[in-house]
Amino acid sequence: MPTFQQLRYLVALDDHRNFRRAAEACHVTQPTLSAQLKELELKLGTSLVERSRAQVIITPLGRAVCDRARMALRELEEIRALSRLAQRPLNSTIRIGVVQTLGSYMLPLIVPDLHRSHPNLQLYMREGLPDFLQRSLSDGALDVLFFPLPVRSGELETLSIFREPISVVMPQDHPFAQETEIAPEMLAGETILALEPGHKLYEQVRRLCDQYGAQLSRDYEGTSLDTLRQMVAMGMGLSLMPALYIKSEVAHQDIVVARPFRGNPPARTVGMVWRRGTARSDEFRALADQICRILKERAPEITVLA
Amino acid sequence: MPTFQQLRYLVALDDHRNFRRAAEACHVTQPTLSAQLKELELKLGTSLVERSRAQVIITPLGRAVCDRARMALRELEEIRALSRLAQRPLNSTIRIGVVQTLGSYMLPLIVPDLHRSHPNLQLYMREGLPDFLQRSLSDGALDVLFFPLPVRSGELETLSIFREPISVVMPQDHPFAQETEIAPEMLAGETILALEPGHKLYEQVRRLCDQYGAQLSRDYEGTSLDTLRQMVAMGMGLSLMPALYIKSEVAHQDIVVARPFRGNPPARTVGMVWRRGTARSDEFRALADQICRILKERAPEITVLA
DNA sequence: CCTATTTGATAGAGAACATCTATCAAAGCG
DNA sequence: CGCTTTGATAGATGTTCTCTATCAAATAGG
Repeated sequence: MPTFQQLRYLVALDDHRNFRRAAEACHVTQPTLSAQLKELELKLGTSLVERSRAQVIITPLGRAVCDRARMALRELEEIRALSRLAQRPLNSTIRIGVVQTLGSYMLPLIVPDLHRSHPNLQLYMREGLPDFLQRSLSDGALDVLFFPLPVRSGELETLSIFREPISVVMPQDHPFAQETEIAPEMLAGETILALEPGHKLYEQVRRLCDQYGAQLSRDYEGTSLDTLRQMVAMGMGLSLMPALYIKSEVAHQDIVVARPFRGNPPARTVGMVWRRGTARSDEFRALADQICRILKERAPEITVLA
Repeated sequence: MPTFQQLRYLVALDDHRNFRRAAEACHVTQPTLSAQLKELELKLGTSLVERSRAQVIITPLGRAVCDRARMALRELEEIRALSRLAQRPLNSTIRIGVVQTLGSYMLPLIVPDLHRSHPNLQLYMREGLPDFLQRSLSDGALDVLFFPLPVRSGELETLSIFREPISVVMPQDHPFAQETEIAPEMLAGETILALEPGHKLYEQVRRLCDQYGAQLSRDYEGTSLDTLRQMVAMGMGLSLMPALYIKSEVAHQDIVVARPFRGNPPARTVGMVWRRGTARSDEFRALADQICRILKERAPEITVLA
């Protein structure tokens, strides 16, 4: 197996046509280059360079080898450049998974600023249901999740990012729409529409319904917050939705209205999750830091936690 | 500087997702692969692989590095394959220079057979005047010349291939055309057309004219044997031409006729020339051997010398 | 629930290898 | 005829690659 070094020497010799100058260019002594080139020829079993005191001549095979050596060395340079870039945090690729109830409403808030402040940061993003995301994280298809907490798993590490209040969403013509705030006990007996099971938000809404004595609709379950909103607009019931969704453009079509809870509103905690022991946890913390900074500015509706 | 070996290990690990199996595939022990991968990560200053007892996860940067490593390794494989091929003689490229008075008339005789018997042999061919060819050989642009001998140069090695008789060429209606052989003394006083100076054949024809008392035309000099033939056909004089040209298809248009000399005809010796001390002289000798074999069969007009 | 197996990491020794300094012989230059 | 430049060679040295032996943690199977 030839070494990279030996290929470098061959290429340098091709460039300089002179052992001494080639050696110099490689920052080694001439005997070193001579010996290694000889070794290379020995290993390849053919001669690549014709030496004479007058001049250095590359054989046709030497040419072919040299051309390919240049290619290989270029790849190697690429590798080194990539690595050098990736050494400073937030300068390479991070594969992010995000739950559907968050993806389209949180990411647009942070991505533009993030891209501006870290142009080399490549964010690969994937939406999905919690189970799928957690599996993807564990088997290495994703690096980080944005995920409703808590997540209990010994092999995952979590960091809380923000608390997102949950409000009541209703048709425009609903009597509650006259109120500025909704007291929890007002929901007793109301029909509440929720996402299908599998979403974390489904669990949370179910618990809230139990607590407030509201009726969780089993017949109609939304596959996304948007379909849920349509159903609310049709008068099929009320719903409980997180602040960032309500804030989002999508929700601003005034076919429904949102009202906050009175007093201490229910909320969900959203955090970042990664594999415990990953070499990049520092980088992920830095990302969290950036995101908190951005959210503090862009989303007063939520309580940033860091 | 990462080593090829380390890249191989990374790629193997990407393939097998398991240190032991990857090590096995590389024919080393698992600690070796572990250590080298660690070393690679250290040298690149970043982590490429996330190890856990459960599974091996390639980081995004690891992916990128791995992809490029594959490319680099492919180049290396190419290099090894090329070299392996080139180990057996007459299996790679030979850059041949040939004088104009020989190129189009000798090469077509040998190339087809040579290509059939050595399909991997690549012959790069270049025609030119002797001076140019000799310079090209010396500075390594060519590997071998087919060249009229003798060539005297301490740094070149020559091998005689064949002797090529020289005959008299005349218009169809010339009185000599009635003879089957031409006696040298018949040429006394005749006008002989020759190539321009610079060709070896020019020198030889000039010497023959001196010897036979013939008149070497100075006004009209051919730039090639073919233009010379046209001039002969026009009745501007006779000419002296080598056997392989006369044999060639080009000359078979019957606008001129050729007659051999009586007795011991003049001839030129054609040989192969290469740089003394080249690593490939064995290969060139093998080529000469092949060529002699072919010429013996295809060209009874000449005397093959080996 | 416990044992056997499998996982990757670690330590230490030996072999292989790359590199250096010092020197040579041959060729070219003034 | 010296002086410089060329690449090759020899021997010493320090690095590095690889091995064997072993560990600790996790998983699989009874």
